[in-house]
Amino acid sequence: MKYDHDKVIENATTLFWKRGFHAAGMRDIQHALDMRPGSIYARFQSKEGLFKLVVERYAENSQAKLKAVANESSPLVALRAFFENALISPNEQRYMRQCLLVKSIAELDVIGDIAKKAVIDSMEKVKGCFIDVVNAAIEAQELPESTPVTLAADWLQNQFVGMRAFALLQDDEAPIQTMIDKVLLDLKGQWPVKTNH
Amino acid sequence: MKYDHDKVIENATTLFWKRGFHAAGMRDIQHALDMRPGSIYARFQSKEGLFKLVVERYAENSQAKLKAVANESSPLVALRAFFENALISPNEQRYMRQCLLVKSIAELDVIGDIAKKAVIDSMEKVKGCFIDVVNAAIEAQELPESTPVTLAADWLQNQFVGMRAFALLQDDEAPIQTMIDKVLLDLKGQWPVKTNH
DNA sequence: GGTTTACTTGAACGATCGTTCAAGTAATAA
DNA sequence: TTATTACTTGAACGATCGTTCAAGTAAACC
Repeated sequence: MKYDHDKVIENATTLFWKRGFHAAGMRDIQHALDMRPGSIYARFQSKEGLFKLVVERYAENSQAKLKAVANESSPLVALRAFFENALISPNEQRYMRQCLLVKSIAELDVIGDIAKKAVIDSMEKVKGCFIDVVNAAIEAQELPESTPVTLAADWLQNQFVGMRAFALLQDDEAPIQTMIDKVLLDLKGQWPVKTNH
Repeated sequence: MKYDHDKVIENATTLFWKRGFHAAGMRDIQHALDMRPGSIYARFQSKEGLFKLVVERYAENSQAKLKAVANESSPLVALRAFFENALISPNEQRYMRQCLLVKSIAELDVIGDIAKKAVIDSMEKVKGCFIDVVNAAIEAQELPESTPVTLAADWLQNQFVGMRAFALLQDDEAPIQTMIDKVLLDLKGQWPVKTNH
């Protein structure tokens, strides 16, 4: 049987997503990938090398989803669907509610420099996609021209981070929906003017 | 020399805050606490037992701070100061920008049941304090009577979580200040009405 | 002063960690 | 058919993990 790279990375993603970098042991990885240590090291150099690939693929996936949101005729409606999809998942996939990138940020100082760089770079790239979404929403006249684009993008990413931690602990769907409603209200709401604090 | 419990827990807190539960090894702990393994186990039963105490003390500290915020004559001004204090710290204490509770949520499935319970319970208690803050702000007429209290408290905690991840990656103070401004605007802004989604 | 009690010490335990590598396998090239 | 290449295997390595415990220390009590 041929080696299926996509499937292997996907399995690794699931494991790291559930357990985090440190708690996912090489033996767990060997089992999840159905590969022996030698093969894993021949292909990925190290546990950290594998993790780097996982993070990058995860971020690419998020970017693709956000680009799709930006290309919808109603970006804000699509954004809501994006949020719902990420925040509401059946119980057996609850681990997915936590953003793998955010989870990795919690481990940032203990995952090695290569992985750390991959995480930070990925966060930056995803933020770029949030900028596209905000711009698209302005273009579609769903947001006022005056919306401060980069600020709103940072802010949106924040909201996403906060809500994912929130959703992880919530049993019911309703509070999550309400929180999404609030985000969409605030997105259209007032923005602070820059001052010298 | 006498055993100083507060100091020991404080040192343990610093270590877990910097490294997380898993990456903080028993030898790191022994060094940080200046205690030998036997003493540590006699006093705390296990690494998890120590972590539980750390989480609980951390949460009590957060609660005390929020209670103080609620008791100020201007709760919202105090709330801003609370945010600034938590989100802006000198570079050598950058690890403190991340909330220890949120960091622990990322490890929730791999820290054991006792520690897990301590983290979730602590989150709940802190949320209770956010409710007090919102109520106090209403009482002080800084927020409208119509503010949905429990929703606003959940939301505030969310904002706190999101911003702490944000602040961790920010080099400058200004974007953090702007984000705090936005939170205080949104707090006074519109709230979603409950609907059936 | 002797006994009890509370606490501390650090060597050592078995388990598991990430990683290596000599040996084996299967497909391709010559 | 043989040689070369690409890839896989799994036993084993040294390091570190969380934890235990017999022995030691020091203060408290009778």
